[in-house]
Amino acid sequence: MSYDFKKVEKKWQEKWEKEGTFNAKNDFSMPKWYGLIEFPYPSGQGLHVGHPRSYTALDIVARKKRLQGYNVLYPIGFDAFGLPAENYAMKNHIHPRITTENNINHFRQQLKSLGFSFDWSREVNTTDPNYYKWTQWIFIQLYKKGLAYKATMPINFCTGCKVGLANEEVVNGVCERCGSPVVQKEKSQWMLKITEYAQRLIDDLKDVDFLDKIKAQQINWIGRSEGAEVEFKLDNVDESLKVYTTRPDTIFGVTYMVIAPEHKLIEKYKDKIENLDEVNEYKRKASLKSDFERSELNKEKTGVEIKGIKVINPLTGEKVPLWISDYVLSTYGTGAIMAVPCHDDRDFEFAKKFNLPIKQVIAPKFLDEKNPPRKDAKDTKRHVTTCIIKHPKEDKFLVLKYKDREWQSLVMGGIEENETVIDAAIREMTEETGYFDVKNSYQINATTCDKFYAAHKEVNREIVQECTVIELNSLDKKDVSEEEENKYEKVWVEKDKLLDYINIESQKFQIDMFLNEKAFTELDGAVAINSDFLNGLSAEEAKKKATEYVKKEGLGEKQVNYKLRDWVFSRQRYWGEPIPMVYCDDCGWNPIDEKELPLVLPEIEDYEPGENGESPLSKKPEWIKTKCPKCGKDARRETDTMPQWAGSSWYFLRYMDPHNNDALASKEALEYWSPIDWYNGGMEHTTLHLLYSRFWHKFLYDIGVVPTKEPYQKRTSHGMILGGNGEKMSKSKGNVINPDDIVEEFGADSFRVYEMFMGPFDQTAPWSMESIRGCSKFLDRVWNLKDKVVEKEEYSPKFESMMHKAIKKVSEDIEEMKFNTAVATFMTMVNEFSKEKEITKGEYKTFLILLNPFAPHMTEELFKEIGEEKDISETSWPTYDEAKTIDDEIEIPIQMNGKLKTTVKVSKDATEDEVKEVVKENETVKQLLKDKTVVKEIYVPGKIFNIVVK
RNA sequence: GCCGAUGUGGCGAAAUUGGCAGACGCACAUGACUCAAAAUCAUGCGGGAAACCUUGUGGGUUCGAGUCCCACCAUCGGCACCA
Repeated sequence: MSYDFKKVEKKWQEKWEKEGTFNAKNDFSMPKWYGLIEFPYPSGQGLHVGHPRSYTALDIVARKKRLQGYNVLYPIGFDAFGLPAENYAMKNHIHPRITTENNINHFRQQLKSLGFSFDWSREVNTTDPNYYKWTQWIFIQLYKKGLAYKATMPINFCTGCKVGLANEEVVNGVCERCGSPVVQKEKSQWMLKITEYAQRLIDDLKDVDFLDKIKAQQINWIGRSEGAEVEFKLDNVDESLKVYTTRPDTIFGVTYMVIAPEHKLIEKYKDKIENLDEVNEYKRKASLKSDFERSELNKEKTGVEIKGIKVINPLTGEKVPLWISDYVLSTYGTGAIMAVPCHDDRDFEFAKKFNLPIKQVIAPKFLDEKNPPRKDAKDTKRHVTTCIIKHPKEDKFLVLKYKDREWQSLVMGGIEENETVIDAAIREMTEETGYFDVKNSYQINATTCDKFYAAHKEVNREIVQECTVIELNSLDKKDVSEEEENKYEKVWVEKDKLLDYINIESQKFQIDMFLNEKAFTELDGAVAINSDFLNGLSAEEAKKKATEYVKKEGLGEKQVNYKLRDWVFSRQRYWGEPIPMVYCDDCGWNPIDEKELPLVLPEIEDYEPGENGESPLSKKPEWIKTKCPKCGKDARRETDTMPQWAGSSWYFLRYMDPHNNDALASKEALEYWSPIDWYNGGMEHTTLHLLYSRFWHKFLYDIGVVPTKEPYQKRTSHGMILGGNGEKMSKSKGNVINPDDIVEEFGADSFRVYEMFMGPFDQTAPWSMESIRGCSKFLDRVWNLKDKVVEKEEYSPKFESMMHKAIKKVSEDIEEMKFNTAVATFMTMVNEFSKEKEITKGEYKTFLILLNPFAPHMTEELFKEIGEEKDISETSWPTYDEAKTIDDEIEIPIQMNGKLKTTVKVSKDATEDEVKEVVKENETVKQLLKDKTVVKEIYVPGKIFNIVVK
């Protein structure tokens, strides 16, 4: 009889549901395993094929762990607050609660049809007051510890919908829904101080097992940088400007200062500013720009000099101009910077545009690898200049090709005392080449530092090499000494060949700087120059020394900064958890009494936001009106709600004890189930959800609620499933695959096996209808094997090692997320079984148990077909004997000079001499060795035999 | 620009971590069954007539490199004026 997946899958799903087969046990003495997948947002579109990829993977692990004797918690729930339901309500006047409930029912049915072994008795729903009671409770604890505060922050405001938008809803500066421009609007918002945990969020990553790319992205997002805060005194005013810099080693190179348009200095010293109107106009324009315009549309730098205020460089005493520009962000550091155009790309661009001076204070250091400085030799210094000499008519430059050595070099020579660099350059040029008729000459910021051992003088040389550009007026010449004339050939090289022609590293650098004007930002192997007491120090040492100096002088100190900002926690929306805060004119903000939780979201008729983007709840005066929890006078409730990230920041704790009315979960449950052993989810949640939930967890740890510092011991990410055309699935592209259709056509087992087989779990993979058919065919062959089963519990000699190998391979693959190769192992086994007339019941049973986590319905049914009384879910995971995974006879490849020639068969415990004997007797080897001499023989036991011949 | 990943047959991909490149599947081809097709089963399937050549390109280390090192190219993902 052929396999009727519809009937069988339904049968087992009903049995599992009725019996609660997969519910976690409240037996805290058992070893536990807690697997978690990201609970879905129940959207109107239903389940996406991406969901089952993650759910199947951990379902496989969960099912295996249960068979291995663990008490497994594999829960599911719904993250049901959020925008789509609210938008739908605005349009169709259906309460979000109703749409949400319908969607959840649809999701639940879809998930059950795939046979996941979720513990449905622990299902949570973030919109359930019994759930969000605890979300609100956590918020109040945060408030009590000073981690929740109100601040005025700019939000994205859609001018069309009159509503605050999340960043994700702003696309190219306009509203995702209506296309109206989005502006920044100042709004008083609840904020959470995640920045207080920034360092711990980085440090504690070392204790958890997250994929490296996940750790890297988190660290990146937090964006720690080390530097110094330095005060620059203003000229003629008793005030200083504080800046943050990561390059205190470059303070000598500061040529101007910049403050952000929002910087308060302007308001404070407006009397001093000579061009106040101009400055205010710039400020006004900047404030009109959205963040998007500031960064994307406006790559070209803008700014205005603040005339009348000069800033004093604390290290040089030099007075430098102060500018206002929006390339400096008010929200990072101190909102002001010291500009070092020579060593910062942005400052360089700005200086070029406004013609501000550029001063080099860091130089690259070049070590001659063939002649490294010697410890026993004396250090000497030289000061030289190189000359980039331009042809009067053509776009060519002069290079000296030395006759006595391999140098192809610019004209160069020492700078004498009392001589300027340019004078020295022209003198050297004339001495070496005779040219003297100069049209133009100038020095460029391309000084280098060369260090090497000069053998002819037996000293170490340190050469500071400046770079001068000389444009010739004519090729008129003076006489050159014969010695100079014979030393080298003079070659005019075209501009674009110059870099390749020169063969001295430091000069290559100089030419690169000359041809492509840019900032020199390298730190590695760079040294300070033109920097007084820092001269000669490596950039790293200079950083340290400059910071020490500044600190000693009381001008600043070491400082760590983070890119991470505090979390804007309010939404001017209806469909979210009400923020449980009350404002009283006398007592200010206070949380409601915890006994009053949950603060239930009231019913409303009108979901539209107010004219100025107020929350829809602000139109419900009878709800707003309340008593001050502190003094009892009339007071009003907060009308903003929490963001969707709130409910998902702790849901995994509720699963541990979902029906508890006295705490978010009992101490015992938290102690037993924490931490989550394995959490899998999308890469898109790496920076927000993962960071937010880790932050809340750390806070809960600090106040003694949870027992672990980190919520998730292990975090992995699955790759996205693309449409058949290799593009992201989307309605508009018409490449969306509906899981229901797949289950209908092929059944849940085929669907599950295919999603695991399609490719490496953590990489994106395109959907293929042909391949799923292949998986379906594979399961049919598994089904048909039952007719070959003979009553015998042992493995037959033919299959013994294959069985042990397979148990090992599949067990390991599941732990390492290599589900695709586990499926390949099953397929290979079926191929082998199919070749035989009969297979033993023992072999088939082991095979079915191994396959069960992947294809749970069919394997359970087959277990019954072959007459087993127990369900697979009541049996245990097979074990293997390492010794039996090795074949008695092994094939050894024979290589000659590393190239495969033939193979020989030897016993698994053959000695090296025995193997050698077999190899020597091999006909192919004899033939090949005929006219060759054996130089060497390499035998890697059990692996390979390589003969090196001449 | 910065961070990360990936590059292997016509396609999705394997490769015990330095040891027989292409397991397994798809597609394709041939054969069996069939009046025929589908399904199923069997066989073949990187290139080349061969010696040999083949893991994005070019170097290197090694008896031996898809795997390690250096330089580059391409594609994808994330961040992006963060001083």
